[in-house]
Amino acid sequence: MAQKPSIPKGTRDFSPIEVAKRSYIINTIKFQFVKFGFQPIETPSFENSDTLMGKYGEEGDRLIFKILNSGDFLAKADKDAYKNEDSLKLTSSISEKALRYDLTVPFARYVVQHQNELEFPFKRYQIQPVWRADRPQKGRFREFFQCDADVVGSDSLWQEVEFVQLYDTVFTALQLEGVTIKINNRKILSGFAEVIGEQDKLIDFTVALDKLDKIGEQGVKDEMLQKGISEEALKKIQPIFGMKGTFNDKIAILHTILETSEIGKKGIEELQFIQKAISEMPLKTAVLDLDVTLARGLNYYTGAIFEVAAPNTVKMGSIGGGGRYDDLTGIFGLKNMSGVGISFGLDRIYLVLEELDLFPTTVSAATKVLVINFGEDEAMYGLKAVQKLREAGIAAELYPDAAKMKKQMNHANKRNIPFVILAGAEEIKAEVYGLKNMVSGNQEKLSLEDLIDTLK
RNA sequence: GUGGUUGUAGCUCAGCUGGUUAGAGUGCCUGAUUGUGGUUCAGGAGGUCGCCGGUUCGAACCCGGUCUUCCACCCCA
Repeated sequence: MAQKPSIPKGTRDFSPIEVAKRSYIINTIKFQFVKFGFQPIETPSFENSDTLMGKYGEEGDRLIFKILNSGDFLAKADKDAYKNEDSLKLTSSISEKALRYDLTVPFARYVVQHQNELEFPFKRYQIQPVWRADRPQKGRFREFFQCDADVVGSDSLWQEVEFVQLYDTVFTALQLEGVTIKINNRKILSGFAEVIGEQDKLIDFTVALDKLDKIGEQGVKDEMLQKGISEEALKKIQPIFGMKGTFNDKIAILHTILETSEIGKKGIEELQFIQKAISEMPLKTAVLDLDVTLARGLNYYTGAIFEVAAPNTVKMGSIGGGGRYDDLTGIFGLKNMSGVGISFGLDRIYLVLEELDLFPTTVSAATKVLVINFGEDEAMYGLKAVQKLREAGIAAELYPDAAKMKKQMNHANKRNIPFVILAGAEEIKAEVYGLKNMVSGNQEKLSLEDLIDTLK
């Protein structure tokens, strides 16, 4: 081989142990999704470009992987666009399909397409890979898994309450303690824009505000001024920058800022509803925190906005996010269908669990017992035991070659197989099996029945 | 998409201001030990120095391009 083969930037291979650990996370999440009443669906890895394009903002469009048309795609290409070096226009003429960018938009498409078959409110979960043509960084890949749970067809704030509980339940089950579930509400942000009279600059305003913990108060103000927001406006919302204390303390501050804004007051009400419910049913390990600077997914969120931060001992971007979108299916022609959902970032949760050493040791164990191969007769005798063990639900295997004992024992060690069976002429004659515990080194001779009982 | 950074044995990394045959640890193979592994000891295999080109008498080292890694921005799980 002249050149070592490789995989594309931002993608990864997964070894057996990595797959085992990922499965552990997925199974934990899936188990809780089911307990909360969500049903699984799957959608294609690629969609028609029209379904995805324009749904994630300009930045999002850039990050969508486009699939080149098959066949003689140049024949149908937009010649003018090519001549004018108009990449955007050319792309739409040579690419009709694109890889899934998230699970929410395909879900909206699914709901609209299957609306007559669905029973509402419809609660679905979906665990599948998504692709983004982003530049990779730590915890940021071009192919990664999202684990989404969404409800459509209900305006009820009890859904938001349940999603907070779902986050708490999953991270508790993963033994990842101390995550912060940050919550905000789009109506609060709209209220801010309203009281300063800059409704049309809502996006610029919130994008700048979102950077508070990163660039600081002055940095945020500089960026707002640069976007054309007045000094006077900044004075009105000054209390935002000093927001500290408990959830209720922050609510009190919001009341003073937003007293003239109807939509802002509606946002406060919604936050209080969720807070009250959670205070009556306390979370197990997570903390619910009001963060008015949180401004994600503004292209479609209309109510609650969620983001989950890993324990602050770990340097990692958000490990989950979500929110309420009153009209997501509207873009596909189905009006008045409110949805709310959350997402778990599998790949980032993996990195966090790895860093905090939180994977259970049982995750790595696969085969429980290896039969040492001493030759043809012994292998036959051993394989008979293997068959019985497997019937009893115990993962067992026979070393295929009559290799040196040292090599076979080493093989068991390297694969973390906790037991080996040693059965030679002597054991065959006595109709027993020598079972050796590879950790303690203890060894005993057992009948087939006792062997199965011991390994069960 | 913008700016920076990284790449040497399977893995983790040394390698002087460019100088002859590129090293260590670990892992791997063999033996001490032909039915008892993890320890120890001895021996051995393994590298077009990411790739392509340039400068030079001479390049792992300097220059350009490209791929990759990680980081900051943008954005985001």
